[in-house]
Amino acid sequence: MPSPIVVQVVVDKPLAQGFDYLWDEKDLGGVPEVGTIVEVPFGRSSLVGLVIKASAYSEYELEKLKWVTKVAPLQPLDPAVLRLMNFASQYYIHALGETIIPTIPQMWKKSEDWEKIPKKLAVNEEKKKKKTHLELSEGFIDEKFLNEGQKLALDKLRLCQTNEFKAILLQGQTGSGKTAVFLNWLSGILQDANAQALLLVPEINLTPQLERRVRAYFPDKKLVVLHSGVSEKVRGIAWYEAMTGKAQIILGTRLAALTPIPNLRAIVVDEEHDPSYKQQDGIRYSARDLAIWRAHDLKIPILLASATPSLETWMAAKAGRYEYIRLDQRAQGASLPRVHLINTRDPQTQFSPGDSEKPRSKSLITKTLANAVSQNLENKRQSLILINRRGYSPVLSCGACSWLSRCEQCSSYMVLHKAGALGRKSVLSCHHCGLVRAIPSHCPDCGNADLKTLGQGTQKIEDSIEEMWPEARVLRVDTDSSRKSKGAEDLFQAIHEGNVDIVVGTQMIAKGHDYQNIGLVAVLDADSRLFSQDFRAAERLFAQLVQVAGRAGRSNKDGEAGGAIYIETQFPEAAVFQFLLRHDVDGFLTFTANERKEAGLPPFAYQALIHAEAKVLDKAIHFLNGLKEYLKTRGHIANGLRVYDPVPKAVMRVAGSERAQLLVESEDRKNLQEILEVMDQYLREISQGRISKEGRIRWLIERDPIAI
DNA sequence: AGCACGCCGACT
DNA sequence: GTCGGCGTGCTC
Repeated sequence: MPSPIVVQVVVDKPLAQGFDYLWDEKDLGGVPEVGTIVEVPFGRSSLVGLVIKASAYSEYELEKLKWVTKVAPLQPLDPAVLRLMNFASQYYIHALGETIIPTIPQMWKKSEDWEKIPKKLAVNEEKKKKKTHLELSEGFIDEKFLNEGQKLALDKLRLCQTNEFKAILLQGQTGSGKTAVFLNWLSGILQDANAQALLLVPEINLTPQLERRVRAYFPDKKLVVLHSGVSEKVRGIAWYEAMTGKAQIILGTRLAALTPIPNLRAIVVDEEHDPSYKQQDGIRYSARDLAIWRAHDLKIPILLASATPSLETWMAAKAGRYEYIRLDQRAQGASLPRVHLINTRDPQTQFSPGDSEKPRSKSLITKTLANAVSQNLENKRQSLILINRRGYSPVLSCGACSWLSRCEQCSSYMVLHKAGALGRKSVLSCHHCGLVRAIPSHCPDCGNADLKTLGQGTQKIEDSIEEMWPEARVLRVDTDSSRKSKGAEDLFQAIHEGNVDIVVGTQMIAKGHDYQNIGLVAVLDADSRLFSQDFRAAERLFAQLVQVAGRAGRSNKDGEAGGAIYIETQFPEAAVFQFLLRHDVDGFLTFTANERKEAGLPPFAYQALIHAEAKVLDKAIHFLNGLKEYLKTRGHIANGLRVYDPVPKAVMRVAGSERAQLLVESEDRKNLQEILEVMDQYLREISQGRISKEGRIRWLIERDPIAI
């Protein structure tokens, strides 16, 4: 009897272990290889999994082993990406199968269709040949047309070795031409025909502009785009082309960070500070951090670009751990926008009862801002007005009693949406659970017919603007309006073509778009993001304000002065605003670093959150207290490790379940890793999957949370 | 996670 | 008498 071939397979289940199967060489056509996608019987069904080990032995009883039933028509995932997956699984305390399998596109997980794949790929090849190359060379800037600063930055970049790990921070103001610098850098690295490069961006679905621009730089390279907006079929092929080395440039959002790229030679993370690099469900990884690990593992350079670097990255650059390249000259010579802080507590900024332009209803738009917008209209330039609240009004209230439009399922309020946004009728909608309710005609508590709106969202501001500037062409851009008009692209197009005078919208309008004729940007609700329980609120607000400010006066055609940004606030003396006033990014980061150091917060400490979700809050808290107690009695709380008390989450109740969290903190990364492993092991013991046996608490460990 | 097995209450 | 509640255990 010859010795059997045994393979260990991981599947997409919250099970820490792998499962052993027998491998029939004749039936499956060859010997097994680590990284192969296979179909295996599992329980009474069958699953697609990944081979992580091949040997002649099994810890399990041999006679109980089942056979691998099918092999995907695909080469194995390369060892480097498996190392990355392994690291991610350990670091983020997530089962290996649950880490790997979700990164494989659906096309390769439908084992019943595996036979058809070779034909599909052939058809795709044919189609490509027929397609003629008619690509626009939009935004291409040849090296010789770079400005002095850009040339200098590029020279410095090229001094970096390409065969060893190097993290490089490229810090430069919006409009300083960072993109042109790193694309020229990449084109050098990609001169090797086999080389592949990974370019990560925060939200590409909002920026097809960038895709066109990258294409323009690499007309004869194969580019694939990977993000959640790409259809399953296209994504399956793009992923295949990346993992087989056929594609040289992989452009994508955070999910692209986990794509197998066997000949990866360089990584760029654009807008490296952007919070959307952090995955917020399933395995809660940071694509930026994984990209850095990947570059380190592969001994290749990684470039992190931002106008407002994250504190982590900036400090690493300051300390010399990262190469630090600055780019402070605005590319087309456009000047920095003027920053105006409007103190809303100052009566002079407000409309007085006698003012003729005063809007009928109370509006967040102050007199000072209104005058600036009028002036900007006269100058025939566009205005962007930002308010980070969708809908008409964030809450409906009763004028006679204390009734408020609370959500039945969540501990939050239902937002009033006027007709047209979410449907043909006006409704109340919960932004946390999606519940939609008709607007009551009378107060449900006291029967009073006089229901009032409290606060203002994009819709209401849109109304005020239409009232205040009846001749102006007004456009609202938020997830509601872009859903209605099949994607935001049409809306952005309208802005680009100059068919709009005033744009009202959420943060969405500020992301990555190069508008040409914005003379004024206004931020109406800055304070709401200034005082948040989250210690990173100010850092995020600062980055957003710098970003939106960058939208103003990007180009200065006819030698016109750049634009202006107006921020309405009750606290103009706050540090965030003061540093913004002086365009002092480094000052702000220095200030923030000192604050964090004194408080012992990241990046001076490492954190993890244990989330718990139950029917009632008490159970979730009790569960977390139990966990803390376990750690204490086992003597695990030592060496500068801090385990806080469990607390209810900011939005405690969502869709009928109540949530709490436990914060764990340590100055030592290894220390934190150890305790998380202890916790994971303990929690697994008392749970089935991710739900505790006693009390049915759903739990999750999150490493490096970005919001507490 | 899913899913079957298994042991106790209100229904045709 | 049975349908079905969800507690418990298993998946190679």
